[in-house]
Amino acid sequence: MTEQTQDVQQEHRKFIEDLGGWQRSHNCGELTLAENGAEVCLMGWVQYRRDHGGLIFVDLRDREGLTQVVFSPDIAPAAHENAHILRSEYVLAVRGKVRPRPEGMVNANMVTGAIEVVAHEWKLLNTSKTPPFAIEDRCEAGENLRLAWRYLDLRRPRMQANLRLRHKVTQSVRRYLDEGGFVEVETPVLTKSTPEGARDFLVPSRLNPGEFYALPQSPQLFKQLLMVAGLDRYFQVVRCFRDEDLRADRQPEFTQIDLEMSFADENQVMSIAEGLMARVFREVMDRDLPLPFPRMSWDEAMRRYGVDKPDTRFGLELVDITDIVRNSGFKLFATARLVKAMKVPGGESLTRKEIDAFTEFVKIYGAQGLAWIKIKPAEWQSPIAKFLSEAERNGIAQALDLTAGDIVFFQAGEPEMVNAALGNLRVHLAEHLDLIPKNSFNFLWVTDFPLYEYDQEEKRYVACHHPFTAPAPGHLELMRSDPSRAKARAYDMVLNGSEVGGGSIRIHSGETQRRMFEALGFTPEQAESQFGFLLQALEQGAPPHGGLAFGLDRLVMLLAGASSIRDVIAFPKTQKATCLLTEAPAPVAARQLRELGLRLREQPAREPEAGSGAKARPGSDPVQA
RNA sequence: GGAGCGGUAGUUAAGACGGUUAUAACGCCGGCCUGUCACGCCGGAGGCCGAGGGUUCGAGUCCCUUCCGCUCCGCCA
Repeated sequence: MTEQTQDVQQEHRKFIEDLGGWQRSHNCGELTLAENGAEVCLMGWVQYRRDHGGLIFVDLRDREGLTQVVFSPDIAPAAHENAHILRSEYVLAVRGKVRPRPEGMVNANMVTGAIEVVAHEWKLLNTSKTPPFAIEDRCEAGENLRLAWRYLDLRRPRMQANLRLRHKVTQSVRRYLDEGGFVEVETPVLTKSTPEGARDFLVPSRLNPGEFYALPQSPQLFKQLLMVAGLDRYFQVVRCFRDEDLRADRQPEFTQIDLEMSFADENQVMSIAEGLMARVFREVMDRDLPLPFPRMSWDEAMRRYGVDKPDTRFGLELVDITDIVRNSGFKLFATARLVKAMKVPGGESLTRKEIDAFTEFVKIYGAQGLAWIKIKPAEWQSPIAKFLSEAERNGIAQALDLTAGDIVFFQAGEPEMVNAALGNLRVHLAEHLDLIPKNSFNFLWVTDFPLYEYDQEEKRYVACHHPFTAPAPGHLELMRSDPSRAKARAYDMVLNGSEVGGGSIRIHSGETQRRMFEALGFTPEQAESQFGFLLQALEQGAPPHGGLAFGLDRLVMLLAGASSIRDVIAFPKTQKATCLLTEAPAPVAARQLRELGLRLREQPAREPEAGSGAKARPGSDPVQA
């Protein structure tokens, strides 16, 4: 802040008082004409100050809303005189009387707009430095500033609404699962690192030098052990950790609604999960969800949408035309393992510039280019139409039900690339053309996932879901003979094109679990050393069981209409997994490392700072001179 | 590991072809104002143009390096 600002605020601090027994009578969002004439006491922050010299208006804010407080020299001269010092975000307590606003002065945009509180006396509970950004929803401060001053960011009504929405969701979840006989059990945060899956966060052990705990990627094995223990139905709202790169919908620590049930098949698990969503939507969103949710096999999802989490709020489905162009003179099509087309009705009006942008878009997914055909009344306008025979053109027209005004996009090549490119282009186009209905929540189950996918880097099969997922009935032999064809008893819940939950029926036979590890390339000894406790447990009367986990952050993000899960997490991390508020991670003292039996191979980039002094945050003083 | 966008006053942005004193709005400080509500009017302060190096008579602008934020690919059983 400027010298002047600092002096002013410093001067004002002399007027700070204690609560002195004052108690709030109401919050700042509830007073209406019903309280007309009442003596009230409000406490909160100064949102806006409108000082007319004669009259002073202050909008007082707490988490419930805004109330206009009037300081008038005619009614309380002392209170009015002192109120000139008020500034943004000063904290006050106000005692006064509720009165209707004068004729024509009602503010219809405010819940409390019919009344105002005339201050009789007030206390300054605290001053505030000028905030680095305005505490209001329309404020568009950069994300780095918002994260560095997160507690101020969280003062904004929208962020408070997000956190309270999240609270309502978890409360609703707890009620529903409790009523369903699910027992909330806490599982360890310091646990064992396991191969497979994401990179672990590791925690060194002081008592066992050279050894490490891992933070759980999920409580998967513990919840299975709870089933073996006979808990029957378990749930947990639980923090999980994965040391992978971040995205708008991925944080290194995130929260799952984790549940598991014994003596249940996939239909029962899915039914419980649907009921849970219906309950949340009823209680939190005031909406009724039609049950059951539609189901779609993984094969069908990939075929029609190119992705395993299709957004079915709009059309633009993909059509496989590989067979139609198998013998085409157009070598790109004829030699490709997969050729798919996507029709955009009315897309003929897309400009060359737009198509070029889409071409750049699909290159992200490894596409070389993007073939297209505009269907004109008399002809096909396209760089590739001349390569297609009459029969091929007829075949394509029929397969896609083409009419004049359409545009068709093509992708040919390896199936993974073709599906990824067109599947993602499909969503991109829908956003570009505004085809996605607003305020619609489209749930869908994707089922019958492959049990394995081939990992090119490791040259082996890895579990598509996780290594504890049961194979589909009759697919036990395929685990050895042809892993690529084995299907899993796994299911994902998809909401508006986002995976919000996923689960499976688990392997509850030690023998099958051993066979799974074998298929993943583990020697029996490796399986024993890594997962011996699980194998043992499965041989001690493990009941059939299965479950599922919801990504709470992602779910709340969708309910809140937020574009990043950071907006529904109180203290999120940046894309580099740092916390701009606390400046974690940070170097530690040499002594701490010694105690843990650790030595750094390289000098730390920065030394640990002594004490807990001021942070070197950009603009430690909000209004820096 | 890779691709793209961004970093200029407290904030959000303009300035980009290299050329006077780097703009604007909001915010901040001071003054005036008794019905405002994102109050209004008048005046003022506020900048190492993310950092470092280079080219040049001259760099916010061109080149190189680097740091930070965001989006995405890979990765995320």
